[in-house]
Amino acid sequence: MRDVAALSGVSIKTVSRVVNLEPGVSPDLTDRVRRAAEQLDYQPNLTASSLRRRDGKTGSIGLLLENVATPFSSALHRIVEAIARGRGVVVIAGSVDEDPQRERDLAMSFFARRVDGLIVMSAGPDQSYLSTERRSGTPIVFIDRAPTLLAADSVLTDNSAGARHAVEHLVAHGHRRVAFLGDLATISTAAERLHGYGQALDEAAIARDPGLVRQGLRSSDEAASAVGALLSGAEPPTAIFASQNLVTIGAVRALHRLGRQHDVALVGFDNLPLVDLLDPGVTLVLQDIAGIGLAAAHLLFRRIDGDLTPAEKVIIPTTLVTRGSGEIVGPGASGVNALRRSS
Amino acid sequence: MRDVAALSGVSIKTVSRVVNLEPGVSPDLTDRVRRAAEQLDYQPNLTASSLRRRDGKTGSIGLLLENVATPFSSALHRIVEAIARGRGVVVIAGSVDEDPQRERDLAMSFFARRVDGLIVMSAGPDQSYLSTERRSGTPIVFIDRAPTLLAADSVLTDNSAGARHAVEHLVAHGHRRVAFLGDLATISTAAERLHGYGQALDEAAIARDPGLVRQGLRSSDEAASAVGALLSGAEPPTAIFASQNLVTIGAVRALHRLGRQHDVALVGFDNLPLVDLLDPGVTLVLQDIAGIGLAAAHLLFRRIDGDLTPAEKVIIPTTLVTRGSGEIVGPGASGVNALRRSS
DNA sequence: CTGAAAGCGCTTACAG
DNA sequence: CTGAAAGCGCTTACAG
Repeated sequence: MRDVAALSGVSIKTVSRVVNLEPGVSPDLTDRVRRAAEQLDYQPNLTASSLRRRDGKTGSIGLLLENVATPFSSALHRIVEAIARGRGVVVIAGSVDEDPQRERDLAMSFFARRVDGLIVMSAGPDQSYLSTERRSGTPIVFIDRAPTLLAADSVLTDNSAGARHAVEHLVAHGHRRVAFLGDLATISTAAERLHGYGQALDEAAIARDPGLVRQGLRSSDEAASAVGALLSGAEPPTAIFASQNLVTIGAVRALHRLGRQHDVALVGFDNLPLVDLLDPGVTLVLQDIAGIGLAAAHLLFRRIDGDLTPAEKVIIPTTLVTRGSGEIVGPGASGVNALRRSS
Repeated sequence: MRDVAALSGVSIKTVSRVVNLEPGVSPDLTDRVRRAAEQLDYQPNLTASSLRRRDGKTGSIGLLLENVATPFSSALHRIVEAIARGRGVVVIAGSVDEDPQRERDLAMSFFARRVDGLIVMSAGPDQSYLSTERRSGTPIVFIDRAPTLLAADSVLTDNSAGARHAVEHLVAHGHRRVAFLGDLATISTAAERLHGYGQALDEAAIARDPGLVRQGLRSSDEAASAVGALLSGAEPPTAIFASQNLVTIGAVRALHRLGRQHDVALVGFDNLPLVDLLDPGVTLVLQDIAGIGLAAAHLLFRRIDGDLTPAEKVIIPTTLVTRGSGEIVGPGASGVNALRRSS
């Protein structure tokens, strides 16, 4: 900028005016500055400008995801990016990998770069490490997982209702022995889904059987093993609720491998490509990823724009998509369900 | 930092020394500064530090992807992030969406934030807009798609060899009418795959039939329609090479819908989850995404560290994974292949 | 309409 | 071992 000012024979302030399209510069000078800038390949430096500017905005936001490469995280990333781009804001994303330390390190690294706001899919049981930054004015929106300590904005899927509907669906098809497959019990969404599973059993007056609940499944292979163990047990389930993406993949794979896919009912959670082509198609509880991402991004930018109203908690509903695997009838089927069985 | 200096009764420079772990500060002062920093919730400002620092590094790199939400792009993102994290560097990613203007805008937006380097999966036919920035010293590595004008570092899949192997595989199974389904002809990878397809036909002395080539397919639905049209034509193909991810999904879906999945051979490109459970499993050409990402990230950081050796071009091979759909034999099968047919 | 001075939060290049 | 001065590239808050 100094060089441009020198070459065009004006002050640095006038160059700043031209670059920032501020009004009130004579056409003559504007032109001279423009030409000098082009000749010198002048590139504005946003980090310097944000350092001095009154609002201190860097035009960047942070996005902490479970893992940028998973379908759920990357779809959220896409939505947030689209909203941010509309405002000329750039997204710095990071993978937390269910590691609270990494979450903290990434957040600090983003704050050191002065992001204007942060969207967090938290791994940790405790988000209090964010409170200092929040107090100093950086807006933070929690996504997918509720913060345990901080009273803050959050956008969450209605996990317990989604899980409850899935299990109600299985019960309505005559199942009384429904297994639950879940991710780490420490992840709030996993806990909520287990809660919904329990609610559905209670409603149907089905006694809970701890032997049918498998948690802590961290990969599709672990989920597949769990299915194998459950089905070869003394009192096997007749239906399975796989409460997460990778877990569903493992369950599908195990059922196919054992040749039980037409025999054991299955409802999964989260979308999977191509499952409509499997035999049977896989019935899934779908999250509204676009809805979550849009709500979170809009909320964050409202806060960045200065909205100081009390923290909001947005709950996004799920949808059950029936494709066959969840409609396999169980031993308790009767009435309408028995009819379906013969169709 | 000024406040910390005031509170601890030392100069700003001494605070800087403590914060940056520079040696040569007395334990007494170190301690006083530490306590003052904690009391004031001091957060270092990396953007200010990089503005003044001699090397000017911001500890951030840019990553231009086709679309952060696609499996290919997001897997690359993950690898690049992992390498960057090891150096305390943050990744700013953006989706180009096959739009050259958007690519340019994103790149400029990253440069304005003074990224230390850039990895680009380019959409445009012309990357000359990057030459100014390159000349001014910002390392740029092209990934997945070769730059047309700029002589620069690049890490690419061996697309034509991958496609050639796929088609050779189909020809070896007795097919002489092999259809090619491809993305936009303007995308270099799509063009290279078409080239490999042509090479394989030439090798086998099979005349090319333009009626078997469908390009510009931008979605799985478009690919599915193309398959429908091809199969209902006068001289339908007996095998299909689907040269891209979404295109493969569309082809699989169309074959299943038409009940032709056991009849028409198919080899796809790029990985798809769960395809091993389909009947038949889908034979795929796999790219080594981790290999591409690692090579690109390492190359970029070498350049950032000052390596000025001539530009490198890294070619990463593909792997053909046979799962059934590509081994359906065609009318020209004989010998070993005929045996396979009856097995 | 234009510009000189001060300063954002930090590091450099010194001097002591 | 410690600090005062200058300056990174820019914007603010003025004065003319």
